Amino acid sequence: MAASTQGVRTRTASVEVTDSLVEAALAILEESGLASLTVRSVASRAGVAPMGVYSRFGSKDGLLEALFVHGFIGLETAIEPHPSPSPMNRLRTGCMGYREFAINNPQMYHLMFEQMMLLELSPEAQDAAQRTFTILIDRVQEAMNSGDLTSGNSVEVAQQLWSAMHGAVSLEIAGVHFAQDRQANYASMIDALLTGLGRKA
Amino acid sequence: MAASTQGVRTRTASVEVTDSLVEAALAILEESGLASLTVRSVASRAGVAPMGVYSRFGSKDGLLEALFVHGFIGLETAIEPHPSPSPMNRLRTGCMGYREFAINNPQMYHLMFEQMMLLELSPEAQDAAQRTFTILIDRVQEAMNSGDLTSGNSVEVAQQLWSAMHGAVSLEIAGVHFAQDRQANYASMIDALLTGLGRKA
DNA sequence: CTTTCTATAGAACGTTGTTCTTTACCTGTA
DNA sequence: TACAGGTAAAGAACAACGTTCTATAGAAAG
Repeated sequence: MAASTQGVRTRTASVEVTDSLVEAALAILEESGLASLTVRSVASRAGVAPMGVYSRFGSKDGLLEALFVHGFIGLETAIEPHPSPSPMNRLRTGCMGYREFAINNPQMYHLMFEQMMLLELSPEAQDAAQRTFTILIDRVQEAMNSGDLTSGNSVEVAQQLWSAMHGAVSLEIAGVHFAQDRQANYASMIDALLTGLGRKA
Repeated sequence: MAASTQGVRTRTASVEVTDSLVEAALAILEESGLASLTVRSVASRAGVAPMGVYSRFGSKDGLLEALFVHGFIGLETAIEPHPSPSPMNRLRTGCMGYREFAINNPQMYHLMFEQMMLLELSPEAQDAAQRTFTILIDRVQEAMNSGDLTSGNSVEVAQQLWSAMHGAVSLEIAGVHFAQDRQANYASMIDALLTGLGRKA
């Protein structure tokens, strides 16, 4: 019946508007920073009234949460790039990918962890973040299983790695960096930490 | 004569108002968080008009910068607590003090590094932050000089330590922690990093 | 074609950072 | 002691923000 066809059309159009709002927000975030990301600016860029943000996301925080999820999907992709025969190499490559994502998307990275601090996130958003951390835990566990890394509590080791990565890129994004070659110094930190954690390979 | 007395009184009172504004801001930050720290709320708590913030600090950012400096003075104190015969032990104790400060002053810690990211700070404020980092560099250099730590670039090593500390406490403050004993896991991370960096003692 | 409902555009409200205007007080001088 | 001059503060006012309300246009169903 017509209802279903047009119902789908309406729903599709609605989804398109939702997507265009997210895209507009991403563009503004990238180009002008979080301070310029206002409900009015996003709605205007997407070609709708400010009310559109509220009908689809509930609030500005809802829109930010959508960006948060978008960001963590990107981070998830960044930390598991190339399959590798060596679990330790795969872990190390993932750590380097983490930095690359943050340096290439500094505003997004900042927003992701800012939201984590300030908002209480929906279960869906928490899942997105959790999934990323789980990948890191899995990489650590694989390295332990293969003997590349001394066996131990993979969650705690992953937390330590994440802490070091997050701190390094946060300071670098904030402009607080004193090493000449920042990527090399990041790699040195990761290597030192992995060595101290019992790297064998 | 009355003029000089009152002249002094006026100037003293002015400093007192400045201090009371900072104190009011610190109290609001601690009790209600950064979102509640508005020009009006601070001025009201200090018993002056909002204009007082602008005549003394130029802008809200100026007030935040005063808090920033206040915070770094506290952090500076926290990372150099006890003299110790062993340079490595002193370095390690300083790292633990860093976490304690952050955990005890989470809102302040967040504000300090948030400002670093968003504002361009005055030379005075940059000095306050630089001084703190310099202490860490000195501790690393001492450990290298004494042979407790393999000699190398103390600035780069200090940057790596700072990255790890900052990331760990940032995630912990944000509520992203999966280890059972968070302080112990923090210590494990520091120890692993120091070992990987070439600890000998 | 008519009716009903949904969702949108645009005005409006409260709060924010900031600025402006007026007023009151302190300072220095006959 | 009385008066002119300058400084700083109080409170209103402004622009922009997040959010809400209201009226209307356009699609869906009979």
